[in-house]
Amino acid sequence: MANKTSAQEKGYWLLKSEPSAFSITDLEKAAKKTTHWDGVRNFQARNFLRDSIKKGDQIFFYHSNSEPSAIVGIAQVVKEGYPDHTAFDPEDPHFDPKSKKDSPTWYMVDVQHLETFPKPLGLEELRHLPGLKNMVLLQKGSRLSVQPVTKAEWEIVSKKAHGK
DNA sequence: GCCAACGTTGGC
DNA sequence: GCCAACGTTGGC
Repeated sequence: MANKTSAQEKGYWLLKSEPSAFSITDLEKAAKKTTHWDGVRNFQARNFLRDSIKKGDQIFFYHSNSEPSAIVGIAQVVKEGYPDHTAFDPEDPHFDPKSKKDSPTWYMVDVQHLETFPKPLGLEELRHLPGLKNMVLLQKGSRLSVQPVTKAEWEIVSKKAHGK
């Protein structure tokens, strides 16, 4: 996807995780505050991970199935798309026998924690912010776990997170 | 290639 | 825990 026209132009994304599986606190406590974002098993999300997400891009960390479900902080991409090895491991819950090492189906990126918001921005609050009507996260039935965020959306959300 | 059945996601 | 929305699978 050509949403970037130059190497300088930073991309913005939103990644979902259930905090009971992996929370932003887990990311903060991880070695180098970094993790590989494994387990994505959806083709549209895979395409973003493999083709579009670049080193230095910024990430909203979103807690789904949470109380409340909310954007809880910011991370950055430190390694671009590479094969998700958990798909090769029969012991792994995300094992996929159709993904081969010489032509992997599934990809992941590495992300590093930058900031946890003092106060999470819940879904309800986001819905009431002007300018976010078209945000992928807020569309009805939207389940995509890796989503593009526009620069305008990024700025509205991060300003709100910092009390502006 | 259609579409019913099934499995998953995720808000509520 | 419920269930609507969505994605995938497989019979035909």
